[in-house]
Amino acid sequence: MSDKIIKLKDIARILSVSESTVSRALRDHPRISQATREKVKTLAEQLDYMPNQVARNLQNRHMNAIGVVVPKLSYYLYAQAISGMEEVAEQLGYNIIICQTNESAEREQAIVQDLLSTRIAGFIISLSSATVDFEHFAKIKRRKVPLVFFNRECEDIHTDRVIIDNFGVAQKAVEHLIERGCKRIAYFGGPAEVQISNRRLEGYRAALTTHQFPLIPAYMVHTEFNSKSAYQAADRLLRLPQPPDAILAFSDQFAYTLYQRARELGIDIPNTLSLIGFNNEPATALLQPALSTVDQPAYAMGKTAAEILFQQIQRPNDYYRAQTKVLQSSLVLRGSTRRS
Amino acid sequence: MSDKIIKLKDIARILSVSESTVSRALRDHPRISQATREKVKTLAEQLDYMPNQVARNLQNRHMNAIGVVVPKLSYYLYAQAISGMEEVAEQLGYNIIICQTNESAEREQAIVQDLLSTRIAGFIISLSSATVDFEHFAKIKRRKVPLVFFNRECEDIHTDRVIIDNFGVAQKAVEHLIERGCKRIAYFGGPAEVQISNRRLEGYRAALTTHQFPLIPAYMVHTEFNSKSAYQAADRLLRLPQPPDAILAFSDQFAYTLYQRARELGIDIPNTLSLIGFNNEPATALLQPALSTVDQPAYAMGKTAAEILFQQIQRPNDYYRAQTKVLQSSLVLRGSTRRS
DNA sequence: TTGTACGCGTTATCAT
DNA sequence: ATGATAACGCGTACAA
Repeated sequence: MSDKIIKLKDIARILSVSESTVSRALRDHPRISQATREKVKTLAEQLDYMPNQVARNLQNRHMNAIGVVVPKLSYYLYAQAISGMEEVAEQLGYNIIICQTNESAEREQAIVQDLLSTRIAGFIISLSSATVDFEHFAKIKRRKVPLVFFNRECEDIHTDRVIIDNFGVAQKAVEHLIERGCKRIAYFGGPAEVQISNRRLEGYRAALTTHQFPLIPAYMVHTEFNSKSAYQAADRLLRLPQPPDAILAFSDQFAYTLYQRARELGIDIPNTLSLIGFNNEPATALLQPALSTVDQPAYAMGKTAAEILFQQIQRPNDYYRAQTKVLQSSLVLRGSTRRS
Repeated sequence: MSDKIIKLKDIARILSVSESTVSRALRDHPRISQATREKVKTLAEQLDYMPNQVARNLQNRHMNAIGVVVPKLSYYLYAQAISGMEEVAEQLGYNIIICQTNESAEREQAIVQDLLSTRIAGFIISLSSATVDFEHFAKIKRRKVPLVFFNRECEDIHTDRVIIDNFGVAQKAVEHLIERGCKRIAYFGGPAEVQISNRRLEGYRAALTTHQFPLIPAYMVHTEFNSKSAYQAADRLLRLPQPPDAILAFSDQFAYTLYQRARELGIDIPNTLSLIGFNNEPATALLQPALSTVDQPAYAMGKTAAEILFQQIQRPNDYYRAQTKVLQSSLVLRGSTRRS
């Protein structure tokens, strides 16, 4: 085994054929004789030839990779969703370049800029919570680079998106709490700029309004995505003069914080406080009582987003109408919501 | 804003200078006049020029990206470690291509092959549990592509690695259990091929031997990385005629399964069964009783691996001795280990 | 079926 | 300080 990198030229020289012939033989081009094809392939195998994808990509005009931009990999939903994308990308021979924004708008812009420069084949993006300016997304569209939003999207940009029915499932969750006899229901949400959090808030409000419950500002909490901020907000909410008897949390992580503070304050779950989270993380089933939560189709969301993206990639000049796919999520009821 | 992609040539034509001049100006080459440099940069800015990284990479001979190959993104440790790598890669202007093997050896080989073809600048790899043949790693080294193993490594390959002291910390954990008076201590490990699991097993054995405890085969469990297999193994272990009174689990996830089965069997934690996990996942603190666990420096491991990799990348012809960095992990004691 | 010549966008080398 | 030319490795018209 030599350590020199073999290229098309080497194979061509050895077999005394042209580079084009070798190129065609390796890629099963129709106009090539069976004989030379095998001859070339055999030698390529022997020499452990590997096509230089960079060179190929240069004249393809784009990389055989897609860029995935998410807030944080350690959020359970994104790790799952990325697995779904990989399933699709792998079959088509594409790599996935994953970038975390860490909820920073500046970082998001820099990443988009960089991936555009890398001539990525397409983007799958879930917005950072801090993103308020959308010029970098507009630039992607201007360059006609395929773009699909998922989970956290951006209404101002005309492109495909894959989301869940945040409004509907939050509404359903709150209605469930109402049926179980809860009277003072709170929503423990994310930062005020995060659209999916606000959609859930709207679902919450709709449910309350429908059942003629009052909308109490102190029961509509916004908090940052870090445990310190969440802990303080939980403390404030649970020590209200009139504390809630049920809480719909934006995420399981927030629900964990609420569990913790409730325990410290001696509040009994579910008898004096019912709790519902979001994401159905593995540990939710192990808490005592087990946490009721919303199961999100994270894997399917990633897979669908990738499928739609590759539709865009494979027919670039097709005039298409941007589609919005809404996937179903479902309520998983466990011990943290009271029985009746 | 036009939608045409601007290239060096366009800028050169407009300013009536050569492409080389533009290229130099944009990259702050020393031999360029201040005046033209600014002229070029200003126009580039106006036209929203973005250098084509693919073309650059073609003559760099490699991509400005590193390949990260891990078993599963949803394992907490890997999501954390990747954040550490990103911190380093970002500063150097490198992207990260992340690939999951899903614990499949075939997948791992295919990924390595593909990333080599993509002319990746270097690899950071954590082995799949099924990997027994190392030819694909040897090929990386033969091609002189930088390679760093982390967490799960491969002794047969001479290269850098970043690991934790699995032997030592497992030994320490078992000794702690012995001090607390546990008499029948078991190890609940991963698949028999996984090196880090076996290292922990050795640490376990060393601790028992030192304290003249018997080594009982039924107390040394191997199980696959899926909840079904883990559940069955947990059931078998806990329903032994002489069940253990303490278990060191390979991971928090395994510990969760042991919690669950113990509860179902009415086994009290920690009074009749002490439990220690590995990873210090966020939910461990919330279980009742809270799970004692080994905190691993996952972020630091990723960061260190990336730093070492870039050392290799930046001086490719340096003759260097492969180094092994061992990071410290620590025991976090909580309610799941009995008090005395 | 095969070969020739050129292009992909940029950088390096060697002139000037 | 700037320009001309040849790489980088491969694919693709077009020609033969």
